[in-house]
Amino acid sequence: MPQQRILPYIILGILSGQKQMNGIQITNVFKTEIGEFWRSSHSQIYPELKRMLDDNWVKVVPTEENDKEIYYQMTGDGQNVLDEWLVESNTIPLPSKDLFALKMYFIQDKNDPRIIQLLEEQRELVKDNILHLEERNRLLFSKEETVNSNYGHFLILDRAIKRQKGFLRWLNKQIKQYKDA
Amino acid sequence: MPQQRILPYIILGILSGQKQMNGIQITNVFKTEIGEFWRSSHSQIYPELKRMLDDNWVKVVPTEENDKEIYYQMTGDGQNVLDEWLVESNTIPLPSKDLFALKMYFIQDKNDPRIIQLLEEQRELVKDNILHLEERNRLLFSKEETVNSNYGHFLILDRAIKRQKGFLRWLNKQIKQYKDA
DNA sequence: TGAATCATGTAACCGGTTACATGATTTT
DNA sequence: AAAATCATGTAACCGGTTACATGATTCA
Repeated sequence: MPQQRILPYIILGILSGQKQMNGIQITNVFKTEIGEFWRSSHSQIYPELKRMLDDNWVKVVPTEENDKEIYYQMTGDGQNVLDEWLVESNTIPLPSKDLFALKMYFIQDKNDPRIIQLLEEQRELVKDNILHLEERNRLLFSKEETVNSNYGHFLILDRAIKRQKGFLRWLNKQIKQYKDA
Repeated sequence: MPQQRILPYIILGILSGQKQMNGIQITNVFKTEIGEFWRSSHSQIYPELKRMLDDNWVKVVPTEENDKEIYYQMTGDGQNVLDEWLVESNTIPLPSKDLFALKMYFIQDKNDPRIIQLLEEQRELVKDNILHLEERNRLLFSKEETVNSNYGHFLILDRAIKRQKGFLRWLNKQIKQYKDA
């Protein structure tokens, strides 16, 4: 069997809450908000919206003859599909394309200088990423009410920050150990 | 430009250290050792080996007319390509297909019971994964000398375990907070 | 008015998975 | 001898990216 398609569920998630959006707006959500967790581009989204329209997961909402722009809204069917998906069981995700781990794997010798090189490069990347994530957190969740009305988003951003901070601590420890030897 | 192909480098990494292996053996490395970090199947690996042969990254080593089985070995060119790749700069990896994060993102309301459901399900998955990783660690790195001669592998396995333990602590904290409220 | 951006769409291509196929060797 | 596994390979398909294309609107 082919592997589970995720994109339509994400689009439903984006549309949830009575929102009506056109293709570009949905695309932009991937560029900003949701881009931290998933990627997609307009050339994938437009055909997907057509398919969802056929399946009656979304409907086109008429606008005052603006033409050209097509606004979509989730249907009742779509809401049901989304609700079912949200409570489906998950599995541990497949490994992500992590070149740091992969390269490290191939360096056998403990004294190979490329180990410390990889560790230090990764440290810079992770530091930058932490700054980025904390900036997002400040931007989005400074106010308590935003936290409470976007709690899932808040939680996973919090998790992402803690994860990278844990990674940074680990990197620092390994680097220190290396320097001391 | 098309995105960077990684598979040939991984195959070089697997062949590094004078090893000579056939397609099945390389495929099996993906099923066991390296499967924690990358996936590939034989239908991808055989054509890739052909291409690498054309590029002179690997060569066929003659066996005593066993026929059928084709053993490959890395060439000097291949070693150079691998060495260059290992010191190339990385970037933060694209988001992995993490359904936990994704679903969580779409649950807005702090009091939605699906939040605690997601957290608790994920806790079970992470617990199982930690057991699996620790078993791997015991199996592979009980002896000090194995650690020193596969240090990169040891490091990333260690990191994977610490990462999941951090995740588990975070999940427990969120769940507790939820139950207390 | 020309340039930039908006909004939608299609085409080409690529990496990767699943399924199909086929002789050779090993096991029962 | 039949069944299972080994070893290699091809075909079909699919999700996703990049590039191409095109009218409409907005901006300089």
